Order: sequence, then C-alpha cells, then structure tokens
Amino acid sequence: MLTKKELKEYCADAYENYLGHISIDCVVFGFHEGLMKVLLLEIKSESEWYLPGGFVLKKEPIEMAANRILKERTGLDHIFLQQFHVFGDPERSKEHFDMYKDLLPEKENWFTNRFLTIGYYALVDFNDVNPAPDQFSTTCTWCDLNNVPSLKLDHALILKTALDTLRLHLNYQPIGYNLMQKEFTMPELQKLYETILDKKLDRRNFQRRILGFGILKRSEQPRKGGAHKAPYLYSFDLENYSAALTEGFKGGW
Amino acid sequence: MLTKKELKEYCADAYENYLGHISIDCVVFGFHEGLMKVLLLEIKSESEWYLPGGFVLKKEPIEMAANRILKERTGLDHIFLQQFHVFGDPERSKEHFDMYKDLLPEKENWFTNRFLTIGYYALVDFNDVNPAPDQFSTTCTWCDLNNVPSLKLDHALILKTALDTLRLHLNYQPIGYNLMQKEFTMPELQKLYETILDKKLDRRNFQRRILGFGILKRSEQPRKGGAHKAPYLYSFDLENYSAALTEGFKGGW
DNA sequence: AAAACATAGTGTCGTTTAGACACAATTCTA
DNA sequence: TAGAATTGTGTCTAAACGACACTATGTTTT
Repeated sequence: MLTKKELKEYCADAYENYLGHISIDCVVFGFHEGLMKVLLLEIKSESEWYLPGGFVLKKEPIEMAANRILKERTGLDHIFLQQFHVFGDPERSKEHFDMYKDLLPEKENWFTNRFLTIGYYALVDFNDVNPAPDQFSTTCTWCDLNNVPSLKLDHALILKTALDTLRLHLNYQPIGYNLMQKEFTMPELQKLYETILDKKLDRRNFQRRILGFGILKRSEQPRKGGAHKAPYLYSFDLENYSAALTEGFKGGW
Repeated sequence: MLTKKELKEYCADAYENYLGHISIDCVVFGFHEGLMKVLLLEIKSESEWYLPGGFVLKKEPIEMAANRILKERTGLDHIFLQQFHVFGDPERSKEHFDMYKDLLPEKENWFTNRFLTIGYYALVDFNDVNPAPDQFSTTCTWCDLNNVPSLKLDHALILKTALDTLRLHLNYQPIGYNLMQKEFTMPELQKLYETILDKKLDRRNFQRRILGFGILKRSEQPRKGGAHKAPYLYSFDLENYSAALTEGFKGGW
C-alpha cells in the first residue's frame, strides 16, 4: 500500500494522463516444466496478490495499453494478447475504495473511482519473461496455475474467465506458438494441451489430430543426446498457423 | 443533430450521471419472414444511421445499462444479451468530435471526449419489439441484415464483429429461443440457421443434428390450416436449452 | 375427380472422424 | 545383456457427417 505522499503524486499523474473509470488487467499464461503458470504481483506489506494491470493513456489504443503494461512487467514486446471480457460490477473495486479512501479526499483520489476493467489474456514463452514488480508490489513472479494464492478484488474471477476462454479457444484456434520454444517434441506439445485442459490425452490420437491441422513442420533431425529414444522435433508452420488463427478450425455448420 | 441548447442540457446531465469515456452499443438481431434484421436508428436531419447505444450510470452494472438502453429502444425487458468486444481505437468517435466541437467548449462538451464502447449483441423476438427512437434520432426501425445502410462512426465494424461472434457461437451454443416464437416448425428453425450463416443447409441432416442436441420438444399436434402437408410444431426444452447454454455443445478436446 | 404441384417427414449408404488399443524401435540403466 | 522408460506408428470399431431418394399430405389445376 502506498504512503499518502506517494498516493497523492500517483493520483495527480493518473488524472492527468489516463482515461478515467477504465483499467486493464492481464492474465499472462506461461508453460514451464509441464506446468501452466500465471504471472502475479504481490502487494506491498500484505501477502495479497493481483494480476498485472494498469490504465489507458488518454490517446492510446487499448491493445497498445495492454502491450505497454505487459512490456513493463515482462520486458517483452509483441505479446500475443486476446481481449476476452469486460468486468463492470460497480462493487468490484470496493476493496480499493476502502483501502485508500481515508488517505485522500475523494475528489483527488483516483482509487475511489469506479473502474471497469478490460480483461486480456496473454500467452508468452516462459523463458523470455523477466518479471518486474510495479509501483504497488514487492514481487512479480510466476505461480503455478493449480496453486494460485488468494487474489485481490475480482481477480480470481478474471483469472477463471481467462482460463475458460483459453480452453474454449483451444477448440477452434491453434495455440502453442506463443507458449512453446521454437522447436519442441510432440510429447511436449501434448503436455501443453493436457496442462491447459487439465486432462490426459491419448498420445496417438493427439498426434493424428494435431498433425491433421497442418500447422506443424517436422525437422529432419531428431533431438539427440536425451535419454531414451530420440524424439522428432517440430516447429510451427507460421503461414498455416496464422491462417488457422484467423479462419479457425472446423466449422460445425 | 442537437441544437446548442439541447446539447448543453444533455451534456450537463451526462457529466452528472454517467461514467465518462465509456459507452455501450447494441446490435439487436431479429428474425422475420425469413430475413435477419437488425435494429437501427436514423439520425436527425441527416440520412445516417447508427446502432442503439448509450452510457453507463455511475452506479449501474454494465449488463444493466445495456438492458436499460434496449428497454428504451424496444420496450422489452430481460433481453438475451451477450457482451462480445470492446472497441477502443482513440479515433473511433472522431466524427462525433467534429460534429459537436463548435457548439460547446471542450470542457463541458461530453461528445468531444474519447469513448470506449462495449459491444453487446441481443437476440429478440421480432414481433415483441416496439422500436422507439432516442433523442438523437427521428426513426428507429428494423433493417434487413443484407441491406444495411451506411453507419456512423465504427458501427459497421461493430455490426460485423457481432455477426461473426454470433456465427461462432452457433457452433457451441443453442440459439433460437430468443429469436423464434414459442412454437415453430423445423423448416422455420432451419431457415433461421440458414439466414444467420448465409448458406443453405440440408433439411434431413439439419433435423438429425438439431434433434441430437436434445433441446427441442415436439408438440402432439401438427400445425394445421396452412397450405401443404401439416408440419410438426416444436418448442425449446428450456431445461436442456439452458444447460446447453452454460455447458456448450461438443468439446473438441 | 384426377393429375400436378408444393411442402413435410423419414431412412440409407458410403466416407470421414474419433476413441480405444498393441507393438516395434531406441536409448539409458542395472 | 536384460529391463525399463520413452517415442513412433498402425489397426480396428463405433459414431458422426454428408449426399441423396422416397413417401405422405394437403392445395391447386384441369
């Protein structure tokens, strides 16, 4: 939590530069050692956590705002981002109201305003990220998706909605390019799917299906040096991949 | 377009009661005589059209705002609404800027602000709607979806995005309860799907598939009196229908 | 009244897709 | 050198999908 002086400065800056009543919260998914990870911040002097977020500059497109926010938290540019929902309950930021309401009079207190938040989910390569805390946090770090600490505000709902949306998108979009390293084996990719879906898949059927999408290229050389049988290496066929991203898989109707 | 006096009153009211920088625009779909319809408003003294929309009261949940806005335009309560996207280009309301910027100084001029708009699509029973114009329009009326006039601002994009989203939802959600009358025949329902998708479907395969979803009940009595062979009447099994709405059809993975 | 026409209901066949499952190949370990 | 772990691949069966043809009922035409 900020001191009164810090808060005052922050609010003055915010009123001058950002759109009122609107915030952005990002659910950043990564994949590492067979586990789904989400990027979280730990609030100063409390052991509470929240999603990376921020505000929209007065003349900034919202996608750009989300990118800017994530660049600050991860060091990455050109992140794969997907807007998924606006959370607009008038009571959703009540915790913030209460926390800051006594420090500054309401008129100059940015945090006693109501905020709608636009939810984005991001898919990133775990290894590329350099987590950096923001002004309100001591720590920025990856947490296991199946072991998420208690979150502030409605951030638990935002996280759940993001995950549901991601699982849905799995059915008609290719996913993986933004989460995997350039080359990977079929079992590694399968593990990604299993982790997102939280269920086991059959090796052989998975391979048949994913190859059927035509978004993978197999390298000439298998990965050597590892234990056991040397697996083939795959990479995404970017042309087909992005075509599938815009057109989607199988229609239904 | 408003007169200076009207504008001044409107702006004063807006600043007092609504959240700044946020608007809501609704794409209201109806179905009538085999045609997909969308509800549009014609702007005063210009022959330009726009989507029904409005603003969010300071303490109002956003879904409630969308409902309130549509109640005013259609007379209907409890409309089926689906939030689908936020449009946040800083230039998106430039036309509005220009139209109103000379009438009032910027500080008291609501319309020279930047607005993000939250897009909702609505599915309604055509026959239940009583279209009513708003303060800025002379006419509120249904237009054929395949013959939409030129729209203001980015409303053409909003409409297109809504339609794309609706078509996507068709693949994993039941749709029809909100668009059809209580009882309907199988060919009528098929016509709805064909109209939304803008493509012909095979009668027999359509019937097999839609019955397979288990969301329809067949009446004892066929519809009599019409020309030709009397068709069976169907209605939606509400229990199964809403279960399917929340759970979705077939997974994929 | 009979024939022609329009619309509605139903079934079948062949292909494709999905799920369950078994075996062979490679590489390290014991 | 046998065994364990991991990877690659093929097959069988059932379900789903798409194309397609016939029958039934009611109106219109002659």
